Amino acid sequence: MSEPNWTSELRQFADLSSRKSLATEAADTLREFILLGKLAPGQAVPERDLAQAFGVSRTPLKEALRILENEGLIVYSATRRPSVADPSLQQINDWLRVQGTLEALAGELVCETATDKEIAGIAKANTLFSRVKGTRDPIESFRHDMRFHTAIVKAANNHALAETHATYNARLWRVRFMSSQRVASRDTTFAEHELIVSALKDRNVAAARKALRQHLRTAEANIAATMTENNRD
Amino acid sequence: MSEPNWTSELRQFADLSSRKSLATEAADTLREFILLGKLAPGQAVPERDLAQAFGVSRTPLKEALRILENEGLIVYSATRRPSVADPSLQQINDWLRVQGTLEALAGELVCETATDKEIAGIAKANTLFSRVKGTRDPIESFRHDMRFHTAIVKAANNHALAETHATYNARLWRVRFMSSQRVASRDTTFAEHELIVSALKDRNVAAARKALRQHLRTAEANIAATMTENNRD
DNA sequence: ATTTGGCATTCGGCATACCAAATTTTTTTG
DNA sequence: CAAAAAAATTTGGTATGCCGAATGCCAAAT
Repeated sequence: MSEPNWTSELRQFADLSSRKSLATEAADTLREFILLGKLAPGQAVPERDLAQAFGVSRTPLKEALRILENEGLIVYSATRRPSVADPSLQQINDWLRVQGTLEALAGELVCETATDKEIAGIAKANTLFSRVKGTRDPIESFRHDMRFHTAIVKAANNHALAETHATYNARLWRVRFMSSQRVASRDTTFAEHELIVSALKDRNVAAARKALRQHLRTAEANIAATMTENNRD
Repeated sequence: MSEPNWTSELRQFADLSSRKSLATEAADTLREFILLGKLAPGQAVPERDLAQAFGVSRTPLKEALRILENEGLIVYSATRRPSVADPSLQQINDWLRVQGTLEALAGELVCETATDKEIAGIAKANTLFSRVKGTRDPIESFRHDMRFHTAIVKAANNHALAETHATYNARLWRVRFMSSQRVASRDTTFAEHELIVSALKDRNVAAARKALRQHLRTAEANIAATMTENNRD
């Protein structure tokens, strides 16, 4: 029953060195490849080929494909053949609508229950974003953008919400990243983030909803423009 | 490119008679068992035992467990041992909050884009519910209740939304079913459904949101009462 | 009586082999 | 030469065995 003081510290240390399974490792690597476009949308990804490429057997690799399937990055044909997802604009808008709603809920929960410290953390995430925006590695800049959104969801203190939001993030990562590289969008993004932050600081639910919704609309417009520029469907 | 008229019909037929994989069949059966409480929350479910019980090998059974894991019906311990989920009241409230938000979005989308026919279908689902409510098999009555909610989400015409909503439905099915058996709740449920229907018919987004939110609050209260009655955490 | 350490057993992760279905390639046929 | 048929090949689903890790049990120690 009694638990010595040092156990929690030890547990933390042990957590850091936790080994991942071959399946999750393969899933992580594959995800990276898909998001960075090293595997093209629509491309077939036979289990055997991938397994050989990773140097593992089909069993863990199949599991990796399953993981990426619920993230929406891998889709299965009617005859169960896996390929890299190639979502239509319609599909992406569906995803955006859901993600926007989830973030609106997060904003609401933050206003209701988050600590001032957590809200300060959100504000800081946007500061960090503004610092790297534009100048550096575009991927790093975009990662900071995403961190801002993730910080809001984390502060909402609803684990299921965070998980579901994460899967929508994964689906939308690639298209959002591509659209984030449109030069026009960077400063708008930062400004909209600031509006969100100030609404959260005021714990003004209505303002937060409105700001998050506006941010979603901007994202929709940017993505639609990016996709039509690249003459996709 | 040309596709004879009869192919779609044939495809439909093929779909109906399509054999499911052993994994999804096992998942379906297991889900039923869990939802009906034939497998108690918290109970360990070793792969080998289940595989033998189903008469299949561990490979498809492991897959079935994975399916139920993303539905939240199976959870894995830190050492990857699977057991039937036993969510806390806190956890359930988190889920309800997300599901409520998803349904609010569905209501909004229905107001914006659904056809009158689809809305009529929603209204009919509630009529069917009222017809069996109370008198018959409690499971059948509850199924009609769920169908009403599913009908709204379907009419929203956003596939991702429907999918995500379905997984939250699965997680919440058992606890919602148990709380639906509280006699007091049946008529309230029907009345609240009617409010939702009339808001949708008027395509009044604000009213729909309000009605769906109220319905969620009622559910929260009923579930909390049910769980404390059964002296759970 | 309680705790500790070793040991047998259980359990999940992974590799491999086989099969049936699906796909591609080749051959046949009109 | 084009369309259809058949053979060959690719591919995912499933069963099985092995291995290391986790668990439970019991005897020895405190």
